[in-house]
Amino acid sequence: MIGKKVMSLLQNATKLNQIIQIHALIIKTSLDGNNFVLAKLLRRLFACSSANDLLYARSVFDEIPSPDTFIWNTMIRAYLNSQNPQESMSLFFQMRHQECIPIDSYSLSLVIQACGRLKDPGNGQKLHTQVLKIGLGSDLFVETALIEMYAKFGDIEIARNILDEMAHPDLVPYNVLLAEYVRVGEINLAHDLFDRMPERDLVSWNTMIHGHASLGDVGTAKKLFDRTCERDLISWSSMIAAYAKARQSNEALRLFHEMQLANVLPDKVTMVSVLSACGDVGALGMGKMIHECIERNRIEIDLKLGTSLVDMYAKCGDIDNSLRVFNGMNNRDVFAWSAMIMGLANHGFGELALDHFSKMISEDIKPNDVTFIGVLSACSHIGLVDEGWTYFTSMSKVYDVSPKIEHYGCVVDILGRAGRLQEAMELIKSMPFAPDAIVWRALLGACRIYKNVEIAEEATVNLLELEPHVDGNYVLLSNIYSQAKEWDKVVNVRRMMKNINIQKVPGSSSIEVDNAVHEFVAGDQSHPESKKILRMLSEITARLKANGYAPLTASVLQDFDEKEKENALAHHSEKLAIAFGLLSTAPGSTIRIVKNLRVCDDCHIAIKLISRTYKRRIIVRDRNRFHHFVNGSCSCKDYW
DNA sequence: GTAGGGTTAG
Repeated sequence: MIGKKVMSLLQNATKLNQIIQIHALIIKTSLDGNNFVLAKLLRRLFACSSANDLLYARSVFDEIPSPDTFIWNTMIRAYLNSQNPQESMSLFFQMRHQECIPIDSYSLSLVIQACGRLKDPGNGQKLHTQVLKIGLGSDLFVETALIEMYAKFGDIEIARNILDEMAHPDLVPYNVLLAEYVRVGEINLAHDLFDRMPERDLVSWNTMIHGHASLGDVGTAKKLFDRTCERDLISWSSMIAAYAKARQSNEALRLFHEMQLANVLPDKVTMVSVLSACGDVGALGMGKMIHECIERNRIEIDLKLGTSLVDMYAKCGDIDNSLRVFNGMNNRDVFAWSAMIMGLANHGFGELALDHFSKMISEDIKPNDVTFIGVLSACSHIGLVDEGWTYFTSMSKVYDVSPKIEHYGCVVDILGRAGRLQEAMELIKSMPFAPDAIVWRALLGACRIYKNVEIAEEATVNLLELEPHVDGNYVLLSNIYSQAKEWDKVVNVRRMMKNINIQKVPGSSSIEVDNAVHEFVAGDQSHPESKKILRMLSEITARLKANGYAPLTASVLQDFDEKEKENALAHHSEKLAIAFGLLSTAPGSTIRIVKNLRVCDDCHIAIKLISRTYKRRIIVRDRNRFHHFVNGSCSCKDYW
């Protein structure tokens, strides 16, 4: 009677604390010898709880006086599902030591899976032999587990043979092998198998979508996605993740919208990809909406979701919320720390970024190469040369992380920004990597700050050899010449660009107002409120001029007269976006702009003045970093 | 028992 009541209570329990109460009731009513009830309790526990609560389940398990095979298997599977195959295996061996508990084929299939995930061929082969000896060689679950195990060992041929020789395979072993082909990047073998499967279910289709996406082939992934007659949460999530990973972020967001129209509810895995797309395009409003949705639905913020929130807020210019989410996370791994350090560095909060690095080390989290990119960027953005060197040399000496070209790039940037151009050049020549365009451009950028034409020319020769068709490289060089008033050389650069037919990447700036993103390119008149915006812009220019602003016409590359140059500067995309922002947001509120290229010198000067004249905090994300313009000055201290 | 998610130089 009581047993029945407890079973029904368990059936309806959805929260961990409910289950804990029911557990107390079980003990009180002496039902704790009833393995049937206890197995139900454990299963509900796993269904309702997160991996962190596995400890509680384990304590329940440890208290069970005489657990049967079913209960052992339930516990072994729980560890397997929570990415702890080591504990699964060790429980299996404990179970085997107790002779009164029979091991069934399911126990074996679980431990075989654990061997695969642990890459333990020693035990794996022993188990395979044992399975054959006791005549379980043609058990469906065992064979499926063997396929997964051998594939994980890298013996995918053996896995394939097992599948081929199975008498009555269902879809699962096919899907397992399919996923393994995808995991090792064998998309052609996956396709062969997919084509000759007796039938395909959603798992098969979703695996193929992910398979193409993971190789960067979003086109084929989308074709498969469009061909599926039925789509579930995982199909949508896979496709959204594919776009997010390929940095086709607007497409990812569009598909997310479509998913909602199709009435498919997103889960935390979907949210991670959507947040990463938001971060990429700087869609703060959308990102915030997702965050609210997570809180409203009490979705657990795990490491990956937490990291993507931290990253999204930082990339959308809202470093306060980024820090808030980071501080609220209950544990943080190297990804979470690196995202936070990187975010702080990009916002120019170098000291805080380095504090976070120290804290990470004191919490025994081992930094990786990405962490050091954040640390070195932090040093470079605030001009810490000696500290930068110390971190750089500590990478391999103290933390066993070997520097990559990215790290040398950061150090070149650190030296260059500090004006130590000759040392930067020497480092480029002595580093154990062939210098890439990014390294040379970093040096060239430093030459622009320090007006060093000589080193600029040497950097340019190398840069143009690697990237002859990137307009930004010529723009940088031309700016250096015009600063040095070497006008004939400016003309020469212009001629070079004309001769080899440079493709110009148009500068564009976007601003989000009321959850809608408005994008502007230079001279843009396509916005519905274009007339108002242009009127606002001339008012802004007039007010700035009254405050001493003189347009930097020398940095205009086109062959215009003075008036035309001034006009071109005045209609740069960031100025249009800011004019629109001033018109359409509340007085005193922060204006956030996302630009695809770097801000030009003239715009940087103008935005500083706008922040003072119009009493607005203006946060601009450019290609490299954030600029916080407040009351006439910029957080980058004109050091960018 | 099988499928989807996070940090990366300028």
